[in-house]
Amino acid sequence: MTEKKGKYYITTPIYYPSSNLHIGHTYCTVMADAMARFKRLCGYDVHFLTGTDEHGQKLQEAAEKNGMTPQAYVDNVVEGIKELWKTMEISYDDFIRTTEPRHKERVQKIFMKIYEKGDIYKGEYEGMYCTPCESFWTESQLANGNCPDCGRPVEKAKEEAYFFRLSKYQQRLIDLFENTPEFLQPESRRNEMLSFVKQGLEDLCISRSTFNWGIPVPIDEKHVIYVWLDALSNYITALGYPDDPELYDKYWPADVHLVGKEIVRFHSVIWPAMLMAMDVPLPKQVLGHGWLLLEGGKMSKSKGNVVDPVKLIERYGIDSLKYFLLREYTFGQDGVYTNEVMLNRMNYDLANDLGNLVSRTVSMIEKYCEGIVPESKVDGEHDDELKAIAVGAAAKVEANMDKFSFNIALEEIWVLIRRTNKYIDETSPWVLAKDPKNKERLDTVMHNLAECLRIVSVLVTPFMHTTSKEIRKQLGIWFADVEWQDAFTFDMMAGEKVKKGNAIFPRLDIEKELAELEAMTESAAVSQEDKAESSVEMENKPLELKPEIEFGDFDKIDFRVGTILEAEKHPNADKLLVFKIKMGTEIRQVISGVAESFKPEEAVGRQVVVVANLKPRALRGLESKGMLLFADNGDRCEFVTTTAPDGEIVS
RNA sequence: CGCGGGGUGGAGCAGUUGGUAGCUCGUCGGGCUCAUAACCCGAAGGUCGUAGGUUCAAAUCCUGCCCCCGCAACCA
Repeated sequence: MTEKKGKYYITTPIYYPSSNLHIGHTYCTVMADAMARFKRLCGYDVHFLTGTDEHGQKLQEAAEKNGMTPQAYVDNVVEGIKELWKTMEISYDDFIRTTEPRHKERVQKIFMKIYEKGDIYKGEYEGMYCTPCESFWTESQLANGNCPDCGRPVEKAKEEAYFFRLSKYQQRLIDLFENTPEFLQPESRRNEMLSFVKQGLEDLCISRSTFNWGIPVPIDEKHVIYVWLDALSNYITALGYPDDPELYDKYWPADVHLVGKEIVRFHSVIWPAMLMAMDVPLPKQVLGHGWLLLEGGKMSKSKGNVVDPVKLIERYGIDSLKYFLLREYTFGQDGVYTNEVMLNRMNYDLANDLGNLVSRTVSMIEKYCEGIVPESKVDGEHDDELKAIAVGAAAKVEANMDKFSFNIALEEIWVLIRRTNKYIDETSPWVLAKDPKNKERLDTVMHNLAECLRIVSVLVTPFMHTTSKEIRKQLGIWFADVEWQDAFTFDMMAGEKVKKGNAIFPRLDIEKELAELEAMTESAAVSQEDKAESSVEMENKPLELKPEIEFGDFDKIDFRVGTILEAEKHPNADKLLVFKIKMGTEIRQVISGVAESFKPEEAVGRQVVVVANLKPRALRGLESKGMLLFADNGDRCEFVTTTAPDGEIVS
């Protein structure tokens, strides 16, 4: 065995099980897995943690809708997530659920520890409150000033809550980012967070009393601990902190927290501040990866464009999918996912280059050497270059893995694979085979090919261990453990019996696969639509509306027909259009937030409905007198229009 | 002057201690037949967004401008 090199603790975020995971979650977990496997292979004592964040209002509501207890509901979803990781052969060492007793007890202890230090205090949380939903929202979460969940109006309200003195740690965080650049990578994320912290930090509300699906605040049963303190703590509660030091002493501080760019702030600002408050050492590094985007933009369930990893695995296998994810995208940057990009990758790199190389090599050894890997006998002119690349690849892979450059690490392996394919052409074994006096040279060529594939089988292990096994099976070295250091040595094989197997990556008919994947997503989208439509028709379900009003309230509003004379963009805001509206005798200026729905010139000349007696208000420096009516589907707006002449009353 | 990212041959990307512009795919031509119609070679194709500056030398450093994309703000 390789000497132990020390410990390596890597984590993924704990995922929120409010719905099934998509390929974006898979991406993050696959990267962590590849890194964990790589470090293990290199001789590190690895601890790889993943898990689920199972508290909060959303889950409580989802459970209620399904007529289940929150615990039963999350148990069910988490089962599915574990199943997915099992299918993907994710090699985590521990899976933490925030509903486990070990986590809950320790989070309460952590709370008390910070409380006793004086960094948690009771205060008042002020926010916009939606009474029917019993939820607080921040200004920025509101949809058109209303509750983003039910669309009803919200009002300012206060509730008692506990706060963490985040502001106290501002300077220490600035120092952290400035003095320890490797703490947060990539660089762009670090700049972002540095300027965020420099803007000033507010204390963080860490408890809620409007729902109860959470860990109770130990000193106040009316409150539950809110997400940050609960979820972020998982990275140390899973290790036993604070009451069971065995794993904690061994593995903390974490070497890497791998997280998506959307939660970099929590991991690089709030989490370190919490640890500072606890006098616990900080993780060595937080890495923010990019997102996989679809051509239309972000993945989202409502768009029906979520890519289901399970479907892809069923069709193409785990190793193909992992390879594609790790090879195609640059860590830290967003990448665009399309079926075509994926299929091309799989065909060119896996089927054509690697799969075909295994196939032709094993075939030739069977055909020319009775299936026995020969010894090296007579060197030829291309041998030195080939061997240098083969033996040098591992160091290049290591260097790039250290930077989380999975794509370049894999590219380096493929340099060797392509060079080996080229070597076959250069040496033309089929020509050598025609003349018995070339036998020794032919043997040497076969030996070198087997050696290169043996090295490839080692290099590829962290990324595609099943493929590695299959290659080694065909090479006749299935019995030997994979050792990373074997990738640095040539001439290890002689006398092994090779055995041709099935194509390890069958070539895909891209056109056909594209069509079938397309059909799959379409049928998924259709069935979703069906569901939505049928439920509306069958039940004649009443709409969710704002509270009823009296006629008198309605009658206070003066609607008028107006003609748009002019329209232009607000000089000082992206989403606002400034209209000049003629209503009978009067021309006035009205501003609306619809710049993303149509161009100004498209609006000119239209008859619209105006709320004419609305109290004027300045928007970004320009006065708006009234309001235009629009139909709004959330994405884009359309005018509420009429053929009546301007100035007329609408009632 | 809100914060940040980006603009490199047809497509997608790599490329900052400044020194002849690189990869994969596509296109065109050639080779080979061991192999999964795969593999190998060659060619065409780039004012490295734009205008200046520093330098013997700039995709790479500095300044202005244009365009795209996130986030924030704004959506009576």
